[in-house]
Amino acid sequence: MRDQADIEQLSAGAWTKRCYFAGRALMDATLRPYDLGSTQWYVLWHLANNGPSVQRDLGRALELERATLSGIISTLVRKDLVEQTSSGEDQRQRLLTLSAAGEALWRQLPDLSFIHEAAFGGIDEAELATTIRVLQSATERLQKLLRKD
Amino acid sequence: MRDQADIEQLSAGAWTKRCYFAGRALMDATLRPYDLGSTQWYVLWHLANNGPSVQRDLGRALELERATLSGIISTLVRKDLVEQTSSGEDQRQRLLTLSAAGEALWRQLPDLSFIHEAAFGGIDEAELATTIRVLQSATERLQKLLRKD
DNA sequence: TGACATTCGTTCGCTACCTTGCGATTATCG
DNA sequence: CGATAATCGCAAGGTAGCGAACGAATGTCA
Repeated sequence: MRDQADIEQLSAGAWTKRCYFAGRALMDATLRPYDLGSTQWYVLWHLANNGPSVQRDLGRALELERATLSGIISTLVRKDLVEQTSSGEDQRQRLLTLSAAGEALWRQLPDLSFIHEAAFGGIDEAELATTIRVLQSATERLQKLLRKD
Repeated sequence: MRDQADIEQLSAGAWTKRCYFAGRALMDATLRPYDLGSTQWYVLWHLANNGPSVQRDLGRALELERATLSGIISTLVRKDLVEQTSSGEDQRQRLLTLSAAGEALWRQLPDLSFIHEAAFGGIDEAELATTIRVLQSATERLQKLLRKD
């Protein structure tokens, strides 16, 4: 969030933001032909790899608020990619399952790991480890401040 | 985007996302009492520090699409914080200026630099520099891929 | 058991990001 | 000069995030 002149002097926070958006944009662009958003992809990914899941657990795994996930799920249900049934035991919970169409779509989706490879492939292991450590520490410190309020 | 069990093994990309959202959440929480969103704050910040600006230039400085900025500005105009006039010269352009109310609000807003300080303060200079370099490189590589399409 | 608290999913209203497509204006070049 | 191209802002429609408030279901405890 600076003028382009001093692009070299951006802060760590600014680069974090730019990097996140660049990755997100590439993911969105890759998924657009399949009419899928990035978070919709994460839901399919989780269901495809972990099997049926209760909505609450999925929300925790993907770190999404209930309200956010509720909208995503209803979109996926409308597209017939996911089935949402009430899960016997606890009548408040909803069980999510990939539909046949959802499984079929999942099989034809491209592998997105090229994005992470493009971003961080070939970077020195130690530098990558440092980056992860710094970002993890920053995240934890910010979350601690958030909880204080 | 993993289960909580293996939170320690998140990738660099995942930590970038988490860190960005944590900072954004803290910013939003701090600005909420003033009924300002984070991007609205960036607009006020730019106008307060760089003086009146043409909408096109502001969009480039903040890296926002024209359509996105258009909505933000109309919100700020509705709140009487920003004035949008047609800038004599080029009749397509709009000149943005902080209103009196906007300047008054800006003066009473808290300093947000504590967020960056909380996240990255006290971290070893060399490690911070490495982090910035890795994120910058990843961003540029992703953007190059994006332009290819 | 019955009152109260908690959890789960939804809806509503908001911010903020995108693409597409439009009209108006301005720049360019044959 | 005039046709064409480029630029600027806006509107519409979609995705994705949030908080607040609500009903239904479930837990808890006096």
